[in-house]
Amino acid sequence: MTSTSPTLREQSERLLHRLAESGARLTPTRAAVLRALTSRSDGFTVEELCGDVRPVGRATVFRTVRLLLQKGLVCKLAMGDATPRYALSRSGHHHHAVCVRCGAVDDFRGCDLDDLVQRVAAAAESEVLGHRLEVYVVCAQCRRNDASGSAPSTHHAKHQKFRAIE
Amino acid sequence: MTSTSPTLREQSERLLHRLAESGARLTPTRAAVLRALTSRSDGFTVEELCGDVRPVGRATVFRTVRLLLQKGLVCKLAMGDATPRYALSRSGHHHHAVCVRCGAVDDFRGCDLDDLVQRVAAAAESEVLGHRLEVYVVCAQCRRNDASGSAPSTHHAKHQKFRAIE
DNA sequence: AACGGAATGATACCGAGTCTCAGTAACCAG
DNA sequence: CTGGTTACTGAGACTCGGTATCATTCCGTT
Repeated sequence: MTSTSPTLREQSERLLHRLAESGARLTPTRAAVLRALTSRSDGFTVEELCGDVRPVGRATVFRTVRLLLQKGLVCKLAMGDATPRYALSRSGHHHHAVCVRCGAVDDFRGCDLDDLVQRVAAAAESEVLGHRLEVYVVCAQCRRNDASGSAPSTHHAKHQKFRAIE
Repeated sequence: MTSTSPTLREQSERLLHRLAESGARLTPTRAAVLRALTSRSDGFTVEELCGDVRPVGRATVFRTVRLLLQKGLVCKLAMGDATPRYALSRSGHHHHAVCVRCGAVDDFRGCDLDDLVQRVAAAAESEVLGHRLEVYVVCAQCRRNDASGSAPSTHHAKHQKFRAIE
């Protein structure tokens, strides 16, 4: 972790400035959390993040994630009954395809979805406040790994896979 | 609660038999939980259920709900960050519109959704394992109540409304 | 440099859900 | 009916994600 790729540097610095703009203070601790966060391309658990930024306190990591959540810079994946994961939020309204093997998160926009949602609401004479769609998948990388013997190879997929779905 | 509507009786008895078919034992405790469950038309929290079937132990209520969940007779609503709710599962694959005011749950089938999901998966060369869609609404009844002053009227909406969404 | 409010960390706490373990009670022989 | 196997039950301890508290630190402004 001595030389960080410039793109990640930039990315975490952008986030830091987005926070600053909204009145939050620029602290080394926050910078560290943001760096850890951006260097994980996947969905991550807070506990994993804590591991990355030790010795930053657990409470602080949770607070930082909550802050980012409130600013809409990060979003939370419910993951059925498994440990909730978080992911950088690259855009406005979107949904997620999560790999249940490695935790990789793929964003997508569900334009058609809004139609469906509105129809459902109309049928029930209800007012829509929001919706959430999560798709659980095995990603291309993990499928390849599955196919070629049991080697977990260079792909992420730390210690434990998490059980799926509803 | 002295005279239960026959439909509810039947319903809870059907559930009981579905359980029995799959090897579970028919106990008075389970019957009580199932009766409580069916007499709540809405999404409910386990804690609410516990209140209804006192003095049945909390662990047992959780165990029963888990059992029903495994048999697919009940489904779990993630509810963003609020307390998770459960609802009778009337059918096969479906989704939920949950009223964030009163907890009423409306099932619907998202046929169009499967298309979308498959397209997303194909684009990412991923294998789909499942998906989950939740729509958060204010239901017709609650909208009416909102409109006509503050009277909560005959509608359910116990003590607390729960905060919403992502 | 000094001040005020925000950020931090340790730790206690909360709430949903599970595990353990001893006691009890369904079901299935016989 | 009687007994035995095995599942179910309840109390309570425990796990785990997340929050509240509170004393201390330190950012940013003056």
